Amino acid sequence: MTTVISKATLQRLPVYLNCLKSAADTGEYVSATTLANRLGLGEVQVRKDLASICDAGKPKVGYLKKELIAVLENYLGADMNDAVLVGVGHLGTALLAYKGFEEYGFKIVAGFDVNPALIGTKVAGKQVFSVGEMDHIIRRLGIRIGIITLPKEYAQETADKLIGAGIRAIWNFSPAYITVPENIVVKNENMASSLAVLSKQLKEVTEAEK
Amino acid sequence: MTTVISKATLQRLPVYLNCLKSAADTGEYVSATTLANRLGLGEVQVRKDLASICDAGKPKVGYLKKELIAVLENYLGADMNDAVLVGVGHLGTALLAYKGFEEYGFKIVAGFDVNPALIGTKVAGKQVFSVGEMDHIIRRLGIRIGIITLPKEYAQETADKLIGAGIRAIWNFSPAYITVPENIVVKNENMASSLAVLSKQLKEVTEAEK
DNA sequence: TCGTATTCGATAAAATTTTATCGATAATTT
DNA sequence: AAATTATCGATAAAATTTTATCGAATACGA
Repeated sequence: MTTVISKATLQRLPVYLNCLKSAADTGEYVSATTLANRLGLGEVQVRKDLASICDAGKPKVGYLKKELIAVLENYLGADMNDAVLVGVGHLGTALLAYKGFEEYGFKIVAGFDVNPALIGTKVAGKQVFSVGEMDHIIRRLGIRIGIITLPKEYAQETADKLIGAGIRAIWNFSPAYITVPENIVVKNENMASSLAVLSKQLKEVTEAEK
Repeated sequence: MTTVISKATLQRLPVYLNCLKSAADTGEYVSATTLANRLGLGEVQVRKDLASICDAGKPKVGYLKKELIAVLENYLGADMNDAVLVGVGHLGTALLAYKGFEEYGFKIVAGFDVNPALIGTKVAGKQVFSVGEMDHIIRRLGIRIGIITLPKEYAQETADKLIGAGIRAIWNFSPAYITVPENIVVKNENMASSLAVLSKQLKEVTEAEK
């Protein structure tokens, strides 16, 4: 089954995979109903999402868990990409150490920083290089994804350097809005947006109780 | 203007605020067109979003920047909330130190950890307490939001403790899916989902070039 | 073996979100 | 002063996403 996969669905696929992998249940099969309950989603939605990447559901029992995991891994891993990270501060270190990525076919291969105390060391098993080496290392390895975990003052200039070195997609954790050429993909990670939603939901729930 | 504000709009409001605050432009007014271009959004969308919380746009020039910022701050800050964070590792530290939150009326007031080396110290100016003190501190301060930045093994038990202490909303950065009573709000922050979207976009752009 | 319960997949309906269009208005230019 | 231009706000259309419904298929228990 190879339908067009919507953005909303795409965001949920890693969630399904994670849920399947981390669930301690022993059954050979797993149903959309089960997944839906576990994740707090609609069962039809789950079924529809899964239908977009596989077609192995069996009535009454659901999906063969092993196969479903394989299909999800294959789909998500198909976009296997290596990335570099700039800014080995706390957030940068947290990301370098984050184990979840590799499960989804994603790997941060190196970090860059200006701090001499960090350069040459390994953080979470990943080598940290000087920012001055960024260009040639990215070129040599053919990396296409760059992660920015720097204070916002440095975000734009770093983005420019990354793009100059051949980076095609930037995952920006700084609150700066960076300007890039048309053909470069940027995803801004805005903590405050997430929080606004949480806060709003809390308010709604609280008010509903009155 | 007090329309119903959609979830999608709500997520963009902090983005507008951030953009307004960080932009180095000097003008007294700012137009939806300008914001849209800067953020890569549709101008009608921006206008519609803004219309849901204010009604001060002037033709030809746009919105009074100062007023727009005030309105946004007021709206977002209206849900002012204090939070505690459990798990003062790298990610936890990064969040404790993140300055962006306070701009949106949000404040992490304390951290909790089990590491004796951390307990009693301050991280980014925030006191770190023992997890054993969690219950009474949360109760005493009447905190309603808890942030979990722990390995997934501890996520569920921590969530239970937080809820027991009176927490009503949980922002979960661990990849575990936690089960909570109906009236508790949970927001799972899934890095892999963000990444999947970025990766997919990159793929699309790359393919479009062929 | 047969009936029942559960789940799937597909289709259709509803809801939400984004995008387009257009008249009105205020600043700017001629 | 009049024409032009940029922008707003509102309404309507289009697109997307979610939710509901229903027949078909399969396992399980009587």
